[in-house]
Amino acid sequence: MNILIRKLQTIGSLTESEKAFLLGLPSRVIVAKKGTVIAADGAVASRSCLVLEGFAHREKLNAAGGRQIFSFHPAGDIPDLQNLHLGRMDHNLVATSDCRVALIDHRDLNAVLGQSASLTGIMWRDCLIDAASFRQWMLMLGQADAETRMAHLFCELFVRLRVMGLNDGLRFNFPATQTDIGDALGISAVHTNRTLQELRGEGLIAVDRTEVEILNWSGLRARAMFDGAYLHYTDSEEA
Amino acid sequence: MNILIRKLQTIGSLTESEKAFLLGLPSRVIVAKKGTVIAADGAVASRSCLVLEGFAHREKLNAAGGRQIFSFHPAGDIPDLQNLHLGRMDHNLVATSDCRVALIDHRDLNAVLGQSASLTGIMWRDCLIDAASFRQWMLMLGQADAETRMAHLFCELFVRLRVMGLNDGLRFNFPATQTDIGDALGISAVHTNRTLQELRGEGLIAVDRTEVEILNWSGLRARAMFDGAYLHYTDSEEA
DNA sequence: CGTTGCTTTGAACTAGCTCAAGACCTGTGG
DNA sequence: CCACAGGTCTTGAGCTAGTTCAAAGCAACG
Repeated sequence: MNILIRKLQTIGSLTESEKAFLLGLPSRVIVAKKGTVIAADGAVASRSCLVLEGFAHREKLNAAGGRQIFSFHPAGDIPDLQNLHLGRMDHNLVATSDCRVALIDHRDLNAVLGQSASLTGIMWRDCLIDAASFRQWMLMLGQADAETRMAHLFCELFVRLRVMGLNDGLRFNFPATQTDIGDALGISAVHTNRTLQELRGEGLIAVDRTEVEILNWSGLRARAMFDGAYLHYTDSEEA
Repeated sequence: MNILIRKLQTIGSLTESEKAFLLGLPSRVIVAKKGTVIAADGAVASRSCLVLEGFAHREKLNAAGGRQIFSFHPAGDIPDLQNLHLGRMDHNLVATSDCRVALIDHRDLNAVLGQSASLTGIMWRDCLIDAASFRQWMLMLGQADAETRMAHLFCELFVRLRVMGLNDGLRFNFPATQTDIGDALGISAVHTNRTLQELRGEGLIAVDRTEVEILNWSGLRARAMFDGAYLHYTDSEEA
């Protein structure tokens, strides 16, 4: 649960007793192979998943066969925390890479939240930041061209990984395929490939399989028109 | 506050004492002229707005001058409820038409929520449904063509208004301009006009200024591939 | 060392854009 | 009661970002 504590401390402050509550949260760790649906659209959910290792993503399929990826989730995220008050999935939670996940029962989580209104507020805040990211992404999907969107995705990933200490300088691991990236950006896999080449050609990023390296951070930010205020970190320097 | 009670009862159940708490919530009513920014991007917010009459919408502008509308809010909605735990706006809340709005201080709201964990859960749930709508909208923006998106927008509006009793049979008032609709759908105003004509031509809807009439509900649903499960109404028949 | 999944390239096509102009409302002041 | 102004809607026409289809290259893995 240390990774969860680290995550929550990026968006709020925890007292020692709140940390102790979280450390005492019962959970069961499972391993999900790449591509596994961890929580399926339509399923009733009585627990939520804390990502411990690897990446998960959330996606929804439409009747016409299209797939939209909403968000990518590294260690520390609880991508389906919303189930605590929705109870039924309205999209899929999928393992982007092989990953380790801790399952937390809502009964146990509610017991902990009942002990601290402040902790409840931080968890609620986490859900609200999730929604804020969706809004930012809607802005990109609706108003920005493919290259801007892609640059923005890499900016957001980098900032979120860095605040959690999951980066390696300007490098980080991102196990999504180009098809995945395209489905997040709302563009075809072919165009994803060409757009990636543009960013490479401008010397902004380098990608080698699942390793991403940012070659020109300020250039990438400018290309993406990235402003991380929507991530609502307590320490606004982070964005 | 009766309209708020009506709204919350569509997504959860309230006890008599919870209703009494809500009825006792202090608030100040203001009138906002069409186009007024009720809460501005970047502003620190210590209160939230309950729409009483008319429509509001949330939007964000990007550096390139693009505007994305995220959602439209009829009476009963608290479009900026997220400020309760975010504290700073990351987008604009704007009056779509002239409207009446009740301002609720977070101090007062927190005092009420402190009295009932169940009411807290329902408010939290409201924020989560907001996020679920964003996800559905991302799916549309990323994967559906203009006509499908527009049909979906009208389906969602109709269902949300109907559950609140704000419809008039298959007719309802929707005061957005075609430019507004275009900025919600992520298409140009010109294409909005042509797409609207397609829906009219297929006999699905009729629009006269701000009055919308659904001429063929099942046809419109089918055209939009609409499934309202993401709205998470307690009474799943509503969607 | 072949299979499988992922990436890259070419080329024809199309949904939606931009620009530009005209039509149509509705409120306002003379 | 008219005229004008400003916002909104509608239409035409050329253009472009991104699509689809199809095939080839490449890397990892059993």
